Amino acid sequence: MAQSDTVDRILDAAEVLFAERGFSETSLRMITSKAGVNLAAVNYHFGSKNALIHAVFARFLTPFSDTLERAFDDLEQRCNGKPPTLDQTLRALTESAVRMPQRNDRGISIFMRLLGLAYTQSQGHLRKFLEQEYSQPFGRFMRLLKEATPQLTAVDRYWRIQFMLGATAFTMSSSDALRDILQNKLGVATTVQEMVARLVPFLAAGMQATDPMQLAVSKPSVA
Amino acid sequence: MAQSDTVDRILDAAEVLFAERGFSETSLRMITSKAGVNLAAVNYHFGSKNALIHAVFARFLTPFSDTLERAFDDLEQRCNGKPPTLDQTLRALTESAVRMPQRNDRGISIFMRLLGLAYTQSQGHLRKFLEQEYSQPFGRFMRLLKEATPQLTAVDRYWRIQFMLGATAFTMSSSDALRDILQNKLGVATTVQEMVARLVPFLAAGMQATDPMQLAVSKPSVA
DNA sequence: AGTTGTTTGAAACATACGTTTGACAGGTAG
DNA sequence: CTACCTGTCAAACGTATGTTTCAAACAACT
Repeated sequence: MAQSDTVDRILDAAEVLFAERGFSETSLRMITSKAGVNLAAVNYHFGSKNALIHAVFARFLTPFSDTLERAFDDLEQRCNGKPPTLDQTLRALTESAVRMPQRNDRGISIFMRLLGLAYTQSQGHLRKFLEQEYSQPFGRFMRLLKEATPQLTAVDRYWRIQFMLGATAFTMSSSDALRDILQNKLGVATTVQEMVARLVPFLAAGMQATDPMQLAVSKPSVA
Repeated sequence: MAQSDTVDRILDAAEVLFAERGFSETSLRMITSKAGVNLAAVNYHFGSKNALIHAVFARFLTPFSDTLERAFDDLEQRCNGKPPTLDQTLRALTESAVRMPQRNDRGISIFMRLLGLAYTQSQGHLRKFLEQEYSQPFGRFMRLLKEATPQLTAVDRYWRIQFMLGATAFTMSSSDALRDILQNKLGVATTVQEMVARLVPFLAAGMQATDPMQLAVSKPSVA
């Protein structure tokens, strides 16, 4: 075969190492030696380390983006006319993520962790790449959120969406470690699906909390 | 003065650059040139780059830790006997953070961003340092959380605390960027204090959401 | 002043990084 | 067979990093 599996070996190794150690802390030499390929292969097949990072994200984000669009289509059709509820919208998102075809058990964890890193590590090129590549499903999700929370002001909604993103990205990005700790501390084994099932009500409740400024204004710091 | 201000110049520069770019992405040469000191000064005064990172955290985390302990003391005394509520506990934390003596306007932002990075960037040495240095106030906070949410199972509480940490750390770690976006998009200027005031009700509501494992269709209620 | 211990300074060190090079193998087509 | 494209390989390149060195400057004290 002309296109050997070198490209996939590199992507597999890179995705695991990036998830474990972050982008700057993972060298091309680590990746290529884990993949069992020559160092020059990365620059030959991808052009640069940044392009490899983009390729790692594109490989799982593009199918996920398609799955998500279809989930939103289904959801809006089921609601015919009426805007979907917040809970429905969140579930469409999380179930799309959890149901993505996984290469193995750790697939979903790596997926999550990478998403967390993408938001967290201030890699300018990555953010730019993701924004202009996946702006459509992201924008659609935002629109659904807006329609599901008409009671919120734009500013309130903005901040609460950030809080949601944070809780999600952070939990995802350390989901493995958190599950391990839980196993050791309380002797409870947890699946990623259960974790997500716990996350959604938390987010929905936070998103729909009573007016935050009411509390803040009525109690202006007792300095 | 024997001990010149070299140490403080380095800490000032390092704290700003770390907050802006992360740890790995900030070189000692950037720090020393911003501080206007010789490159060797870092290794002379601190020993290593990692030790400098620890010193940056210790400089604001130690006073914060003390302030927090006193805030908890006050709180428990005011409640004499009864365990403080979740809202009271969270406010004791956030108000201690916001009221820390700041060197300048950006002080609180940098403080927040660094805390976010500490959780986010998987620097093993940093996590170890923070754990063994500030385990006491952290443990006390966890104990207060437990007493404030007796209705939760240990597992539920564990996950929800992670969600809270995530929303907080993430928002903190990009608080500057998020405030800028809000300014540009909606023309609204926000202080860090307002941001925190919005965060607390979100966290409290999520923390007290109805049982996550039962299927909620819509309508999550808040306490 | 002279001595001692501390702090700075310019330069070098060893190492690791991303990237490039050029030689070489394998298959395909003319 | 020759010519050619594609992919692999070992080696090197240039640069940036954290750290070390050692002499000079400084401060404090007798």
